[in-house]
Amino acid sequence: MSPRAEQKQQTRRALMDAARNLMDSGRGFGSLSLREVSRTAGIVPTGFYRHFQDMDELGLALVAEVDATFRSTLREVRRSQFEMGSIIEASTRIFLDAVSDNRSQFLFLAREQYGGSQPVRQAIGRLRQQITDDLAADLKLMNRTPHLDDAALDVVSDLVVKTVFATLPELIDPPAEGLPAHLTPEAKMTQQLRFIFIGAKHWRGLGQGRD
Amino acid sequence: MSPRAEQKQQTRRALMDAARNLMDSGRGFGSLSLREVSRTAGIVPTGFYRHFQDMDELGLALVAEVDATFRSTLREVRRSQFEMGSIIEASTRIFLDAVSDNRSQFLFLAREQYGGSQPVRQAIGRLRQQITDDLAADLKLMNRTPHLDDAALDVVSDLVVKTVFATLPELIDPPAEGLPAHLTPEAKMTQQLRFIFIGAKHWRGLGQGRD
DNA sequence: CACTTCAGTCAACAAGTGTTCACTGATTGT
DNA sequence: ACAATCAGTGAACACTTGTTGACTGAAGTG
Repeated sequence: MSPRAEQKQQTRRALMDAARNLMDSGRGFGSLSLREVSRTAGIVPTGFYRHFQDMDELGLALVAEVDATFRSTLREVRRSQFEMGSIIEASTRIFLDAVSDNRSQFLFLAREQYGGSQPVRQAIGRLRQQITDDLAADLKLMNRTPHLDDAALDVVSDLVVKTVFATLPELIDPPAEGLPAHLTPEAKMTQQLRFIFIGAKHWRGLGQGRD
Repeated sequence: MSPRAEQKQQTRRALMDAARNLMDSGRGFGSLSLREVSRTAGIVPTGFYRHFQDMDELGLALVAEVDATFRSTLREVRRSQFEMGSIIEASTRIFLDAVSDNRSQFLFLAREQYGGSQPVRQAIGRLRQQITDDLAADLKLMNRTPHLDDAALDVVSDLVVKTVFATLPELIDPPAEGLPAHLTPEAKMTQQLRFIFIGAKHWRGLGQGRD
């Protein structure tokens, strides 16, 4: 790439970093101003417009960014399925590593999944739906729960993705140190996913007794 | 109560309503300004200070408000447990009714659970933790899953509450009309909770085979 | 080499922000 | 009846905001 365009993308990244970093102190993306993001990125407010038309467009770029890292992580998870041992545990570990390696990206995802402006929230909704669909397709392919029809698999996938997305804030907020072993994020999330999959395995239709 | 204090609480409620209603269009609480909340409530900006020291204090009042309705709903749910039929289904229906009866309160809860300012988020965290603890105590008392130790019950409760909180946005965003029967919010949430409890019932410790 | 492109700058604007202070006037307690 | 209280007003402040238009000067192109 030409040095010119390279410098431009560097500034663009500076803007995205600035926005993500400004959210570290608990702010929502919607409460960030164009000026303070530009200031933090080290450029003058008007320079912002060379990269994004408005803050919403920056938000969509941030969604696209975390989308890419998320999908790359899921590819790695999928690759690990053919190895030995507990699939859930291995997948969880890979995922948690990805989260801590890209903390601010997942912080943005966690914070804005239900709090952001309409276009941002819709984009995150699509991202999440695609992940859910991919998971459902995978589960169908693995055929570990043949007694579940496609509709049930959709519901299970939705629950799994919901659990992962809803766990994100715990994984990010504190570095988490010195708490009981069964409450370490990895252990807790692993066990919760296990509950879900055990439930799926033993599901026998609607008439299987009192709940 | 004296007419004076009554009028004051009416204005206070107007401020809280204004804040909640302003969030209807997708805004986060953190992006609301003191002036526009006051304006919407029909008072002058300086009048705001007669009720709250700043926007954060308003936010905490909104948390307390939804806390009260949430707990009252859970009391009703607990009462219904002694009747016949599926506990999960009955509980879900009661909860969903409460959500649609107090839409804007739960909208605030859903939006700000991970997006709000630090004091608001912490208050919501405490609210959620108390609900989780109550549920764990209930499950222990019901003794339907005697093979689960206290730690496991904590993890199950956390998962259930996590699921309910993470489902809130779907329950609020659209009125939801004319979609497949197995995807109606009530049906989906019921089945997902069922998966979890079936998983808890069939949990046999860590060595129960591949996942 | 001239000449175009364009990332980032600078100055200026109308508008909105949080907070202050002194005020008004109906509701209070005495 | 009188004085005190206090919910809500109004004007003013110093500041930040988004967006405009004309600019500079280094990198790209012929």
